[in-house]
Amino acid sequence: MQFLDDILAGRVVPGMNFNQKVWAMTVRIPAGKVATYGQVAKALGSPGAARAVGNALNKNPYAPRVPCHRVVGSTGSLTGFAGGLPKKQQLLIEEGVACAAHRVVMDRVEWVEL
DNA sequence: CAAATGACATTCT
DNA sequence: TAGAATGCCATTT
Repeated sequence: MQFLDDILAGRVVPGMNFNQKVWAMTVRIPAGKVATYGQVAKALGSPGAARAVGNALNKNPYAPRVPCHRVVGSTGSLTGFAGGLPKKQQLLIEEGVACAAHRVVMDRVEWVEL
């Protein structure tokens, strides 16, 4: 609860729990772009923890302030979403992400600079 | 402290 | 190309 500002600011600070770091990184995903669970995990220094990232986003208590809908599977598949996959796809389209039937066009991940 | 769980990723059929 | 089988990590029981 004390890292709230950092999280919403997209600031990953040592001392935060894994999930909090995940949320912080998620905030740094520019609108119109998407990142894979694996990319987020790697950015946090834990390559292979993609699955754990999914768990964190699933429990994301700061939605929609934390754009968890910008995180997709490695193939660009719209894997899971608390509010329902259709909702997730809709949000992405709103932001201008090219979607094609439960699949988004993968693009190089560009973390927002602080 | 061991076992189970899940919004993943990779590889093999 | 689609579906099943394994491996992985952090969190929750």
